[in-house]
Amino acid sequence: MSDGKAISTHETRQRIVKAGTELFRRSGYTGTGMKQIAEAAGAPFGSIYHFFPGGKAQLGEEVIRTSGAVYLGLVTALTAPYEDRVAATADAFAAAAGTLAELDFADPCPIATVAMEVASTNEALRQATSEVFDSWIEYLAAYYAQGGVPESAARETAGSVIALLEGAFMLGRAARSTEPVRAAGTAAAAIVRAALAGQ
Amino acid sequence: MSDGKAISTHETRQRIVKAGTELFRRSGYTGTGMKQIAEAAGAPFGSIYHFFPGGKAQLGEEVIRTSGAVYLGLVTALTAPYEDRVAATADAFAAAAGTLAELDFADPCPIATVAMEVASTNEALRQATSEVFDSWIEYLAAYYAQGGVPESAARETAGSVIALLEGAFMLGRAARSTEPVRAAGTAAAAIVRAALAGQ
DNA sequence: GTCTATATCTTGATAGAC
DNA sequence: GTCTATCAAGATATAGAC
Repeated sequence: MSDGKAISTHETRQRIVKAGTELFRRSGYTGTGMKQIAEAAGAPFGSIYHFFPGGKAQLGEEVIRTSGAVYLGLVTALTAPYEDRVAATADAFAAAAGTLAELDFADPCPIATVAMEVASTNEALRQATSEVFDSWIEYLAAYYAQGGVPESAARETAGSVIALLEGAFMLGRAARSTEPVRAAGTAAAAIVRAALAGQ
Repeated sequence: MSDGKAISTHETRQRIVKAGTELFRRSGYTGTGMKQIAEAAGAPFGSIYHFFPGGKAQLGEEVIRTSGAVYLGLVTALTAPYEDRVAATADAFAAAAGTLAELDFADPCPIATVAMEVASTNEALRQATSEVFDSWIEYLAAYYAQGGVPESAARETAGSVIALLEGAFMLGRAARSTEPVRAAGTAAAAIVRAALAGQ
């Protein structure tokens, strides 16, 4: 994305990326096989290596960056309409709780499980997840700053809200309950409120 | 633990559990091989199946429950001395940031990566992680309640603080930075402060 | 109980026919 | 470009000598 390189829109290729995204968020990176991805995509096994000569690592990186951009769009669409940053944050968490249940407790965040797996084992993929997280934090920081949070505190506030959401997804998946995400919504509102008050 | 069943204190067995704990927190459950664990434990491969006839799943479950109990002890020791719950929370996050760096950004939480991997793929292990998270939340909830947080809000507050910590570990590992954890400390203090004020 | 060798399966990846 | 067959290496797990 960052270098503006054109990405093929070939339909088979797109199905492979989509299948990879869905499987990675449920079974993780090491827990998902290339054959499994090919089957889920309805594509012959060889096609994966035709479109991704770099193999699993290349596919993994593209899944991370693509779904990261999609997710940024979702967060933007969900929060942008609100003038009240506290209400926007609380409602976003409520929506996230709904998504968690709809996915039958697969991870609503498409890169979280992979991020944990690769953080200490694959430098290229670790960097990709880091850049995606950063893009979300930067958007939210600007959003909060525009809403009245002091510039110096905006990034810390945004990072904490993202962390709270990711952690709540983790607890909610483990417990197969939306309760941790709903509770986190209350806490997120408190974080934003405190930041707006300048502590 | 919960059923009081005696656990062997055989030294080889202990080394296997310890090696599994260290490898799982860096490479995850599916990303770690049994041979790798045996080698790291300095134990012959066959010993793993001698002590864990249930194979990888049995070892995984014991690692989760054992390290969960150890971690509960750490959290207790870290927070119990404080009268001021806000200060206790802030200092615990500061300590966690230090641990993250000391581990060279392996996960300070020994079960988080595994929890994400197994949530949708292994029901027995998912339940084990859920019970461990719950034990932490229950301790913290009682701790906050005793410090003046209304009973009705104590569990939500505790869950949110744990979620915030876990999410901050995730972002910190991805970025190879302690900054997300330090920022989360400020936010966690705000959450506890708001709960003490009854919102 | 310790340790080695091996069975069986699955993985990521490649070669080559069509 | 599509698809199949196959590779070498890894996995989990087992058998059995000592």
